[in-house]
This record gives sequence, structure tokens and C-alpha cells, in this order.
Amino acid sequence: MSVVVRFPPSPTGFLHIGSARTALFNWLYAKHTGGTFLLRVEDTDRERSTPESVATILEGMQWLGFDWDNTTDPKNNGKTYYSQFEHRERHAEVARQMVANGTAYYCYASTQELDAMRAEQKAKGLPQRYDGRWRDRPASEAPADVKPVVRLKAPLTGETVVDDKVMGRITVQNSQLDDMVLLRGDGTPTYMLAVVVDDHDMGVTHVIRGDDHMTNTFRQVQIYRAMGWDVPVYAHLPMILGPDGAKLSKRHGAPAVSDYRDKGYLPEAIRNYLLRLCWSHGDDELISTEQAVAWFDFDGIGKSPARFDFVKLAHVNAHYIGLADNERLADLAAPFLKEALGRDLTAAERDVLIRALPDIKPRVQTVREIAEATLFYFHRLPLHEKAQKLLTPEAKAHLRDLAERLKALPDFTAEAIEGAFRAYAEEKALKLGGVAQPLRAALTGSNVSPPIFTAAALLGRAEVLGRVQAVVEG
RNA sequence: GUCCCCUUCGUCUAGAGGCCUAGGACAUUACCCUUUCACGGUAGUAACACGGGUUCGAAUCCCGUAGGGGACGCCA
Repeated sequence: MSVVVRFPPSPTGFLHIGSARTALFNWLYAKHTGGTFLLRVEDTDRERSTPESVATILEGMQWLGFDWDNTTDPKNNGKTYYSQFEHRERHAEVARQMVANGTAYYCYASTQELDAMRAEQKAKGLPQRYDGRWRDRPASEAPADVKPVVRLKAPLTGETVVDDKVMGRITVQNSQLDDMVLLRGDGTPTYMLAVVVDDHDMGVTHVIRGDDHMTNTFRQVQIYRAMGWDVPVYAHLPMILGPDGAKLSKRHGAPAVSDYRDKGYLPEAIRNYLLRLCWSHGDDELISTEQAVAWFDFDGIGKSPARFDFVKLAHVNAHYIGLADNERLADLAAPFLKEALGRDLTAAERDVLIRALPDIKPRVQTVREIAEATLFYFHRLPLHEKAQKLLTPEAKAHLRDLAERLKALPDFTAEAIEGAFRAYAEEKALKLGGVAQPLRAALTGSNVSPPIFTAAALLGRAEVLGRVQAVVEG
């Protein structure tokens, strides 16, 4: 039987980076097995499920390159994804079937009544669970003014066992589980019911999700059993924690996938980094997506939670920047440069950027840093304090002499410029750095830059002479 | 509080009873390369949570303890 997996985000306003990891593992497993990857938006919470928040999820998925297979499924009613909300009637129907076959029942307890029950349980130090007060009570005793909920008639004895592909065999005593609500008083389904019905209707064979769902799994398995449906294979992934070991949240700086794009990370780097959280393949670290598809399987997944390490992510990102096409990087850096420059790059400037990239790539870790490192090509920057110190009176005198030689160069290439500087340094018994550093200061305003002779060639003779003159006279 | 799960360098991890003097990667330290900064190269510091078993032999199996995470909603 072919594998069917799904990723079921709820539209909370952004795609969480932890959810992205779950999406990645599902997507990889589908690709690895030649199976199907479905997207289902869990939009039953009408407050949060705005068109914008759904669009954000879709954008995040597309940016990461996680293409799903049900974009044109008839079950979507014209949408590019399965909307849980649209199937609420089907969910309610299943709840009614369960009442009919005796695996669920109506409960007329009011919210206040249940709050009081839980408060009492808590005060006595007892586990907080529904006590089954309507489980066997006849409908004739139902109060007229309460709209009942439908609850699962869960088994009271025995145990529920799940053979998890990551965690192994996990067991819970049924006495620990109460009769959960399946259908609310207003007739809408709860998450527990909706998930099971949708997964069954969509033919999901493998449920790969965060282990925060572990206890939900036992309850969902009971629903499958009550309906006589096949239970899917489960794989619960350990959580991703923040650097401090607490649940990854806004507090840690970047909870949303879009934050990473805005900080200048590449989607392939995010994929590689996320893959290595809780999953491994021997000593392999830098793993292409193609390789990941070939290698990914459940046996590589670890059981313990992982902390998110921004420093290592940056390293992985640097690796993929090194691999990336220069034109692509130039286009990705353009918005950042526009932000700094207050204008768009001209076609000629874009060309300079592309030609500068081979020198820039090994020096940056993010696309944003590409913009920072290349800003001087397009704009004269103020002299940094450390650059100022390099421009001693002697250094300025050398630059004045060198400017004359640069004017006389037949070709203004990096090799020619370097030749001129080396010859001059030798004549004056100086180290190359003694003349190269002042040039760097003059051209970039900084004591740190990409190799200065290639930078000078890219800048062009007129601009170089202009910048040198500005500091020599300044 | 009850239940479920987890525990190897600071971090991500390799490790399926002898291959372990515990390996790799990031970070970190030193050196080399070098026009600066990077990249790259070489070397170094650094971990089996603790306590009991089982075994000729345990990071690996079992049991406790401690610590961490998650779940206990008419949220998803």
C-alpha cells in the first residue's frame, strides 16, 4: 500500500519553525517512499482562520519548497488545500453514527458544572477528568435547556497501546483516559474527532507529528476503534526547544518561517538544518535535499528533544550561500540593498554585484550580510574610526603617488592594480599591507573588506581615483 | 497533582554488549596560509546525569533516583 502523509497546520498567523520541521519530515517521507503528501488546513477556529493567516501558511510552505499533492483534489471544493472547516458536517455525521452504534453518548452537563467538578478534583489532588456522569444516564433525564455534547464512550478497563515508529511501544491504562467531547453543544466537531475523520477520509497511512500530540494519540486511536477503522502508523517527533531548553517561542527571536527569510537564510539551508534536529545519518552534516530524500527514514530519528542553535544554522546557511548561483544571490540581496540605499540597483550595479559575489560568498553567512558587505560598491561610506587611523600622513602621501600610477595603467584590472601596488611597495621597502590597507580605507571606509584590488577593479578607475582623492585631500 | 516520553562534549549528534584511549559537526583556543576580514588547512580543550544490578565484559540490557519536556479544555 502506498504511503499517504499529511501536514495539518492551524492558521495561527504564521508558520512556526517547529511546524516546518514536521512538514519537512512528512514531505521527505512521502518523497522517499514515492507516496503522497497532503496539506490540510485546520481552520475550525473561525476567529484565527482569516484568509491572510491561511495565505501566510501557504507562502511558508512554498518558500520552503514543500509541494503538496492535493492542490486540485475535488475534496478541497476549489481550494488548493483541504479545509477542515468545510467538512464539519461529515464530522458531525460520524459523531451521530457513534451515538447510534453505542460508542458515544450525549452529555448534558453544563460548562459551569464541569468547571466545578474539575475544581473539586484539583482541590482533592485527584486527576482532572470527566467523571462519566451522563455515560449511562437515560435521555429522559435530560434538562430541556441544555444543548448536549457528544462524548466518546471510552473503554473503562484494559490499556491502549501504540507502536510508535520513533518512541517504540507506548502504553496507557484506559482508566487514565476520560470520555472526551467529540461534538460540541453547537454541533461543531472538536479537534480530536475532526483529525481522525479527516485522516481516515483522506486515506492517511502515516501520522508524523510532534510528540506534544502523544497523549492525543491514545484518544484518537480509541475513536478509530469505535468506528472500526484502520489505525494509521504513528511517528512522534521530539520537540524543538529554544537555546535555553524551554519551548521554542517568540521569546527566542524567530518563531516564524518568514523571519528566517527576512534575516537572509536560504530555504535549502533551513531544510538541511531542520533535518539534522532529531535526525541523523551517521556523521553526515551537510546533506542536500536530494540526498535527504534518498536517506530519510524513521530509524534515523532520535528520541530526545533538540535545542535550536542559531549559530549552527548560520554555518549551514554560509555553506549553501557558497553553493548558490550568483545571479540568484544578487536578486535575493537586492531588496536588502534597496533598503540600505533607498533606491533600486541599476542594471550596471547589479552586474557589479554579481561579479563581486565570488569574493563576498566566503565572507558572509546570510543574504543580509551580502548586502552589508557590498554596500560600499554602490555608495561612498563614511570613514570608520579604524580606517581613519590607517590614513596617516605617510599613507596619504603614498596614495597620492599611487594615484598617478593608477591613472597611467593601460588596463584597470585587479592584476594590473596589484602589480602597481606591489612594485611601489618594493621600491619604498614597504610591506604590501602598508599600501593596501590605506587603499582599503579610502575605497571602503573600513579596515575590513573583500580583496581590495579586485574591489578596486570592479569600482572602476574614475570612482577609485575619486575616492582616493577625497581622502588624500580630506 | 496524575499520566506519557526523554537524558553522550556548551549545542546538534555517531554509537544496536567487546571495534570506545567514546567519533563527527557547530562553537571555542593555538598555529599555518594571507593585502584586511573571511574561507581553507593542522593541532587542542571538552561528554556517556547519578546509584544499584545482569555479564568475563555496559555509553549500549534491567531497576531505582534526579533532572528535562509534553499532555491533562465544548483550543488546535
